[in-house]
Amino acid sequence: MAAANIKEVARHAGVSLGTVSNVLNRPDTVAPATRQRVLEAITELGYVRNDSARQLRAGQSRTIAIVVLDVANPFFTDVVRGAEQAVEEAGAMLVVCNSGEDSARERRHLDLLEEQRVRGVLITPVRHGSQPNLDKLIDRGIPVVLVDRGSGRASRCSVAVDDVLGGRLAMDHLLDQGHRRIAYLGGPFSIAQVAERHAGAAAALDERGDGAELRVATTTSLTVAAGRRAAEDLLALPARQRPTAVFCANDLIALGVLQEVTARGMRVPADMAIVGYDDIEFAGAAAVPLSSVRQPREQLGRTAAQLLLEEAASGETHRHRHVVFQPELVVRRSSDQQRRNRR
Amino acid sequence: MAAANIKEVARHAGVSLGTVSNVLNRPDTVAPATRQRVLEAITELGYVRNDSARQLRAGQSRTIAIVVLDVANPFFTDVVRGAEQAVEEAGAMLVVCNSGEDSARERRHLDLLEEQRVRGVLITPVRHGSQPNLDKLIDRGIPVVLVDRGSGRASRCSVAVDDVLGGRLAMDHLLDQGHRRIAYLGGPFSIAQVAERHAGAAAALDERGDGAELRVATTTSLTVAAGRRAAEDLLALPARQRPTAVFCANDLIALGVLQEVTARGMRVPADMAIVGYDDIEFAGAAAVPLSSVRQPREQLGRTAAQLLLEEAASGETHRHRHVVFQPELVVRRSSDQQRRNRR
DNA sequence: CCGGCTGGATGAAACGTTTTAGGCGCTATA
DNA sequence: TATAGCGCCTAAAACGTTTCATCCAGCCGG
Repeated sequence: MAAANIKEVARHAGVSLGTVSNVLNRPDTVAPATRQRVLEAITELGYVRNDSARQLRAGQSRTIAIVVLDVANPFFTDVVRGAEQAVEEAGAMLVVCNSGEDSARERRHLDLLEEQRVRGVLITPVRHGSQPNLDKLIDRGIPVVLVDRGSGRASRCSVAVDDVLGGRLAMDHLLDQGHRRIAYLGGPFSIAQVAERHAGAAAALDERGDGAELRVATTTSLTVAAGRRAAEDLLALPARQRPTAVFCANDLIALGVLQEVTARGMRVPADMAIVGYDDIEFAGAAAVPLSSVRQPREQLGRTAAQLLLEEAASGETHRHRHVVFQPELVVRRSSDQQRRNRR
Repeated sequence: MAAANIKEVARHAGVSLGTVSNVLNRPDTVAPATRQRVLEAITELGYVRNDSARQLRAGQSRTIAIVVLDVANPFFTDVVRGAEQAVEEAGAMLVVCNSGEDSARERRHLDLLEEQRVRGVLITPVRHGSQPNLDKLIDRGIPVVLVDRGSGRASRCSVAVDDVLGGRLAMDHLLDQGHRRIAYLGGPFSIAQVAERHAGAAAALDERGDGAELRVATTTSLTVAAGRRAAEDLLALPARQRPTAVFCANDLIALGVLQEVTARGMRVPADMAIVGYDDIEFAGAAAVPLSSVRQPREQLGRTAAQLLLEEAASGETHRHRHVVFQPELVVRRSSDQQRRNRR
């Protein structure tokens, strides 16, 4: 069943090839009777438009890509769902690419997307700082919107949550609870979110300046497994040096820490308080419900996609925008000394 | 910065257009000196291959699509990761589409994918039974592999886990624990997995025939929120009719039930035992660690992708295969009466 | 009856590749 | 010395759309 093309449809309906194209793209410019005949030919032959040819002619595709750090992280899946909504409303298609926190994979994906002449790219880059791959896209006229990442650059839009503030909220809360030896768990620090959440925490601690100390433990990725490993190291410390609270760069790490800590027979939050980040759906359902810094995940994705579509539509006249949302601390049992004995 | 094309590169390097194409696709057939000159022209002009044109000429693309029921479900994200591995090894690209358990969206995606002439489709269909959309793809010669879904049809490959057996394992376990009023929570039943897990549970109960009863409560989707709602209904029953155990069609529902049940001040498993399905990463980390029927998620995705690539490569000579994996019950505290008082 | 307009259809060009048939100059072989 | 073969390259066709300039028939107003 070779795919019928527009020419065969034309022959079948006894019209010219241009007319078929008009039926497909500007149905109102063709006489009802003719239109009818063409439509019948289309269904009869099982004709399906060839998008490659269409794109070739148009010079760009109707798909928009989103490149995330980790498809398995519920934070990003929610962002994707938000973006999906906006993209679908615009009649475009969203493809999801996974960099897996790996620069090389990210680059491969971007190269492929450039070859495909995608209409735009939403991305949470693996590294901050200079991003030659992204600049290449922009040079070519492909709009790029940074997701969950503020941009100093004026060359692109961005949608972010104030991670420094988020770090502050978490740290202030832990200090309020009386903790004086606190650890920050996350990594790699080349991921901007990791660095900024830390910066916020460190700043909050500095300002209070009441002799509390912040120990930083770097993880190799933002996963549950990495969290478990980091917790092992922490627990290996002698009790008097061991932190009484940890602030984790995301909820997956926090869940890993929680698992490891309770597996070793210690109690959360009595022996070790935990605060996560993202407030993913599973945070509240954890063995000890997890305190976490909440971000408007779906809204982040939706807004990013809207900015992108706007830029793609308006072309040269577009002015780049930088949207910043405020995070919000959700306190649950994992860090609440008052409530530690409630069931 | 208009995108340079192969013709400009040719002119720049002082060769013909065909030679540039050869440098790109069969570098060894062109003299080293010429090749060098062409490569220089390419980098100088910032040439990037136009994939639409390439595809148009080739007749098909190098991308493979996977259509899942819910991108936010950790089960599917793991399947995606498995598929990704295999696809990337083959130098192709995987695009992830989300049907959201919605037939109409599924159809739209498939139509779009057909227009794009994708090389193949991995899919967990929303409905079982006849699937005209899929048949259309197959007619057109696009290979389709069913994921997490056995196929009676001989017209396509499939990769599945024995869901009937999974249902049996869960039910046998609950009966062993002494439960006699048991509920099955899941839906919609048009999703094959939901129906088969139920069938297995019902069969196991029939065979034991010791007067236990199975109440079925249908949910509208397989999400945490749906689980919470279903649990509300269950808890509204008078105590003597209320089931003492629930078997959930997936872990998200089970987590929802767990949340609702504990929020109402009841104890798991003492007042209500829970068994989930999928054994996602968060099941073991739940407030009460969740018993669950484990599936080889990444392997499922990887195998499906391999079958697809194999079919795409071998063309007519391909024989469809149906791979079935065995599930495995993982017992944790949520359903273990013996252990209910352990910390 | 003529000129202009309009709704509807046509034909060809263009998009950027890949592929195929062929050409040219050279070397090795008979 | 003729010739076959080989290495390297070229020119042109083909893939299936969309778009644009044209064309044609009919109609209306003058």
